[in-house]
Amino acid sequence: MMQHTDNAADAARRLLSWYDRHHRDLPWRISPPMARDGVVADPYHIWLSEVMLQQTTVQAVKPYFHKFLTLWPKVTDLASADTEEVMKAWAGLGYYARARNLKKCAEAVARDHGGVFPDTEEGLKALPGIGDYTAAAVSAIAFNRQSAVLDGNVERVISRLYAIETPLPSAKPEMRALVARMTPADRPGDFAQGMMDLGATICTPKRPACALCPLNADCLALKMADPETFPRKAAKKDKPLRVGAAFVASGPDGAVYLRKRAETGLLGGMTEVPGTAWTSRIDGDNTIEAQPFAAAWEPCGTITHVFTHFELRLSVYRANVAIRDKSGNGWWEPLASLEAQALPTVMKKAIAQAIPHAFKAGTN
DNA sequence: AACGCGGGGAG
DNA sequence: CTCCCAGCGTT
Repeated sequence: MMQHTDNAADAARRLLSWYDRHHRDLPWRISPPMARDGVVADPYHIWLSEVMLQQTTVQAVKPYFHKFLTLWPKVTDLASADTEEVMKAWAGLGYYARARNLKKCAEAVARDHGGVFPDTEEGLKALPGIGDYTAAAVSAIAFNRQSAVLDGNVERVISRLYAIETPLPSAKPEMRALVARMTPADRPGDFAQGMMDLGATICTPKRPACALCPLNADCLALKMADPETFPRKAAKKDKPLRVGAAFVASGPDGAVYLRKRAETGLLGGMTEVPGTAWTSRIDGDNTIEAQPFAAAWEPCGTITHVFTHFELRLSVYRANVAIRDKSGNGWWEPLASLEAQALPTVMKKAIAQAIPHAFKAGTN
């Protein structure tokens, strides 16, 4: 008589075997041979990488990961760092609330946990910036706990493996349960990383390489339909256009007038050049009012930038002033140190439009 | 449950 | 162009 085999457990074994042979080599990762010898990654490294990787590609994260570890080798170093320095180091990576929460989380770990990360999902999830995914990922990867890790990659793999018709995000609880059933007690961290590597390299959004997939024998989407049509997703809304004006002032020595944005909301806590509010239509009065001080402002073209939920078109104005105005809340930043400021990409674009030589190519 | 929140690479 | 990326916090 045929021995009954658990499909999920068998699939997990094949996934781990594939991971042993085809895993990616990443800066924060312990290689499978070492992991099997019981070597575990530094929770600080795993946490830092996971926060940076939220909605962000591996390639974009790598240089920032190295920069942060150089500046702040231990979580206690990050906890005692100046928040403004953290924002400067994060500039360009996006989703800046992550940087604010990163700092708060480091402070909480240092203050409330003696500088040691909690080793359970519940303990981790109580910290700022750590949600379902990151808590499970750190728990599994850094503490070898049997946590169900569900990110965008795993959602795609699971949705195809089980041909889940429920659209995202409604399908997440169902998917999480299936991942939990599949996650092995042995090497749960490598299993989680293997599922994510599979989603990133084989079970891709477009043209998945099903012939190379270790799970192709189990995949219902491959068997019944077109894997590429999974996961099902709710229709997304279109992006409105917003417009505004930005003012780039150069002092007699080339210094640029900057100011700080509000702590919360869009680009919260980051640095900017003065400008109008960003609205659905141009308001001439606003364009006058938003000037930080009286000067011979001259138009120098427009720049476009796409945010998550709207597209922005900024009219850029520049002025060369003989005397530094000191009446406002801003400051005059020397051209040489402009690159090191907490300037989001849209602001760098605006400054570069007014002062083409402001940023050297290849830096940062 | 829906929305706000960056930036960049792949196809 | 469109899609989507090791999602989280707020409402």
